[in-house]
Amino acid sequence: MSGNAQLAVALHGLTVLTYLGGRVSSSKIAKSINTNPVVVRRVFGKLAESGIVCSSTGKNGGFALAREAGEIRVSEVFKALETRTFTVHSNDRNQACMVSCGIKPALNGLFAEADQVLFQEFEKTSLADFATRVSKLADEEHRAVMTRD
Amino acid sequence: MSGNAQLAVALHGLTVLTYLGGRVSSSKIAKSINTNPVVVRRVFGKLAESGIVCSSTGKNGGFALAREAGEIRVSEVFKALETRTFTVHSNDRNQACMVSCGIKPALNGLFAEADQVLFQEFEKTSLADFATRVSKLADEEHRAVMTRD
DNA sequence: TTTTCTGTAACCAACGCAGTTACCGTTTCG
DNA sequence: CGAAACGGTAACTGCGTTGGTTACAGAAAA
Repeated sequence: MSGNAQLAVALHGLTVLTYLGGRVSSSKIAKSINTNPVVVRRVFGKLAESGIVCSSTGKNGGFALAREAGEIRVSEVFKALETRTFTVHSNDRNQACMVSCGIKPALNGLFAEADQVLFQEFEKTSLADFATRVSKLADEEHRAVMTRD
Repeated sequence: MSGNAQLAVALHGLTVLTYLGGRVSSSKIAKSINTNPVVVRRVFGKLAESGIVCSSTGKNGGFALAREAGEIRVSEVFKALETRTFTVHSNDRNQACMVSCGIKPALNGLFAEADQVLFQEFEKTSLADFATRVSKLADEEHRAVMTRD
């Protein structure tokens, strides 16, 4: 449990939605991830705010993809979670030092570009693409288990 | 103070080294960052292991760039710190669920590609480039302070 | 009206990280 | 030689983030 696993949880849950189709309850999603339903609801709450999924309360409620899986990009999910990838140290600046005065805007610029590049990378992959990869790798995983002595 | 600020601390300290030249003590670097010398030594210890800086103990000791600032890339610094950008959730898999079985290798692949892209982005900038940016931004910062009413 | 959902608050435990103190070994310099 | 000035490291603290959990209110379907 180091770092932020919310993107992993989100993609896991969304892949479940992609495969099952229609409404799926947080409890069902949680069983696949092996976690608590509230954890799923926390993450999927953000996804709902960003229009990636729809939620409905009440009996037979749950979450559903707001669009087709081919129309949802990993970059959207990434952005929805507002994962902080880099952090600028929050120490006060030493006014006697030139470096100390210019470092923060410089770091902010560098990190902003890096975030932009990450976003572009994630833009390449749709949820449908990712789900396909998951199933292929699940097959390989399964075969590996079968042939193990 | 959320996330990992070690990359920020490293780049800050390295920029100080670039400007001052020669050996600089952890105590002096720490004053620019406004932090404790041990924090600097922890980060610079990793940089020394990766051959980015040299350290020498004893009187008049300290840290110095191992190469010219133009020959050191931010990507090297990034790699030296082994900052974990993304995390795969560590929950056990639900063997009854196909998604649960294939998700981890799929996420590992996705995140590895993302890390690769980040590395390539950081490869574009040398320490000398970065230091130049810092000084320009320090000037602007200074001017902003001067004209403030 | 009962059941089954989400939404949310509240709390706990685990973890990572910055900060700090302290001490050892090493190197320079008087 | 001995004092002074370094880095390396261990140990401890405090704080913030996060995941897990329980509990409960409100909503919707049966």
